[in-house]
Amino acid sequence: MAEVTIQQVAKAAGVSTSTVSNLLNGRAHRMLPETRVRVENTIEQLGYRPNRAARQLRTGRTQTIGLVVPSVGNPFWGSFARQLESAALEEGYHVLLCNSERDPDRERRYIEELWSDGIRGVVLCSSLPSLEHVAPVMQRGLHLVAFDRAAQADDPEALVSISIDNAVGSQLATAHLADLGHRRLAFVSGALGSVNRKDRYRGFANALEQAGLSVDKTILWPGASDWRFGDVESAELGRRAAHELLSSDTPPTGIVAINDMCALGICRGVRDAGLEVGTDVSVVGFDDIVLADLYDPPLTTVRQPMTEMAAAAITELKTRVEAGGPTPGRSLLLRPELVVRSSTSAPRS
Amino acid sequence: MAEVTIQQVAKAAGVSTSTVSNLLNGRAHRMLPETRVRVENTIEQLGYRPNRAARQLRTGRTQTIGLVVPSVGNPFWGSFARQLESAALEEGYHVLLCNSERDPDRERRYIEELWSDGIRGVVLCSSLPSLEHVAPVMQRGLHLVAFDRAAQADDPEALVSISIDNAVGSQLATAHLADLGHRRLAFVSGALGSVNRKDRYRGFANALEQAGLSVDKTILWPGASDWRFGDVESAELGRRAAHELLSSDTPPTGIVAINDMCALGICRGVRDAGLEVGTDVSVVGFDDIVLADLYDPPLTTVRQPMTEMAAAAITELKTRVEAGGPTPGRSLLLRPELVVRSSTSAPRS
DNA sequence: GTGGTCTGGTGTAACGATGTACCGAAGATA
DNA sequence: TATCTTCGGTACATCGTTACACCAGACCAC
Repeated sequence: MAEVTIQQVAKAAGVSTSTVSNLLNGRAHRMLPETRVRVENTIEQLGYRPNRAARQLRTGRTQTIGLVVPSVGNPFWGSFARQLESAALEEGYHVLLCNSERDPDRERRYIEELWSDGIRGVVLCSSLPSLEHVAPVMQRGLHLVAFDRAAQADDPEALVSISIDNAVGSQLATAHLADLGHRRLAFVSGALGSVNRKDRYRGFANALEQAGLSVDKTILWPGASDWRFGDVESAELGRRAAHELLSSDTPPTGIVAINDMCALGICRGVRDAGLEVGTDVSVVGFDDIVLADLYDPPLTTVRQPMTEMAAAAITELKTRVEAGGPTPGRSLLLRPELVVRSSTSAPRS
Repeated sequence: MAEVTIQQVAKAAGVSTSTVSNLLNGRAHRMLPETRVRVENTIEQLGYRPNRAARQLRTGRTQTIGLVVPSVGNPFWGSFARQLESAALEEGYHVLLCNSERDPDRERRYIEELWSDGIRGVVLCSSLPSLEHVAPVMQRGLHLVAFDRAAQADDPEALVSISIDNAVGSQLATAHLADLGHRRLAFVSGALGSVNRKDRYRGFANALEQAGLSVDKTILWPGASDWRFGDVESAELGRRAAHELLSSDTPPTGIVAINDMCALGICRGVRDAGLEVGTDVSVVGFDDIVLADLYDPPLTTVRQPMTEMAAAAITELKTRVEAGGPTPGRSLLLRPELVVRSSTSAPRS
């Protein structure tokens, strides 16, 4: 039951704790090769593993980072969480999981709790437009990477943003529909609360303009203040939007969704209306979740380079946390990629 | 940058650290009400938060539990992770996330690492038939809850199992098809490596027997040794299985899938063959992931009472960890529920 | 022989919280 | 008056690790 301590190792190897500690902390050159081997063997034999709490107490450093997502139940975040944890493990870090449920207050409480747990690096996937609620903790020294949210002018200085260029993404999606010959396009989203959503809408509008089209068919869900975007709600929203759109006099032939879950809901709504996705109505999603390719028809969507982004998040966090002091923030804006599958095609003439 | 310590609080409040500690640890009755208020105010004003590492070092207890899942990228596990984290938070626990990627060795390494992190409670979602690889750590005092895997005779004594009755679940699914009039049924799975899968197959076979049918149409993927079950692979397997099944002389009219991802793949395969799901071929899944209801057609599937199971996992872990000593294991076998949607109907006559 | 540098170590004071053992004063008991 | 309790509170050793400060001996140069 009692764990092996560094003292026991030291005694068994006939050296001081300092020597064991030195070996453990990359100062092996300070001892004779034979001493080193002896200590290494002892560690192995006794099955010694350093106590993290003691180490953390002493050094003030943890090998744990925090991850705050709206909900890992959402396939997009689940997938990201997996990639991030993988990348973290490569660097010897563990990941503490927090689901904010899109509750700003809960988000803030999580961050503060993580801080008082001694965690100095957090990946925050916030849906809030402003990040000022975390500024105080950042000033105290918390290193924060905002994921899936482009940098904003009023962001805290030290903030690192990692995101795709959302405007470019939806511009790609929209242009794809326009190129196929669609002239009546709609954009389905909830309220444009997050930076992310605003950017995607902007891309949509830009593409329309470039194609010489008007924006009048845009559907933005009114977004009642008590409307919670859960995993399912987002799809339900898409479904309802589809119903509404398709019952108009001049229904759109192409629909750009704020994300894949929403797109899936739209597809369902299209079928409800007795129409076929990919032929009668083209739908394009965003995120390329696992199920986009699995769906029927396979969904045309905008892919985020997740693996790369997860790795970047860890790298940024690691270097900053290990440097210790305040480091100026910066932002990484990656290029999304349009994945054309079968949910889009030229409109019926 | 420097955090407020208990000493600073004590000094500012004009008491000893013991008094502050007493207040913090439920021994408030040992002081005058006015002292108590004074200390409470000081804590508030200084924004004091106890250092977890120090506390853990001293007491040997953590407020963190470990969660080991095959991959949170899989919607089923993502959803479970979310529920578990929620339940944990209610009880004041944090969750450390680990993706085993179905690698036994990785699974073992995670468990050991969690142990040496001072974590004494872990929820393990293992796909391995035997859990003997974790027995040594359990003997050292790790409390383990095995999720989604019924108890086995040779399990470590202290193990707690929380699972639905998988045999009953697939029996429900299979009987549903039989009741609808299907006579040629198939069961699609990868290799029956896990307890879980074996149980589900058993339920399928039982139901067939009860309905007076034979099992000859069972498809069990050969399961090459290097076949990795990832999030997507499982669907791909379903698709291939559907191709194979439907190209036979006497194709099945009803298919029971090992899980929803697999079922989705099967649906895709059915369509590849020019048939329609729900009319030509009935498909029933397992797990009721978010997308089952969203799919087209909405998938008939077997639901696991996740929220309840997550809460039970936390409760078990909490009581055991806080009791400290070894506690005899036990197992919880919940009843699954068949959710009938549109992917199943009577066979074409 | 004196001073300087290098090598291969060791001694020990922290890090911040906990909780047992103790303590003085006031009140109760006898 | 002497003894026992209770109350309100404090002193301090301890958890396991780290890393700064130090040290003895070998070697070298002048």
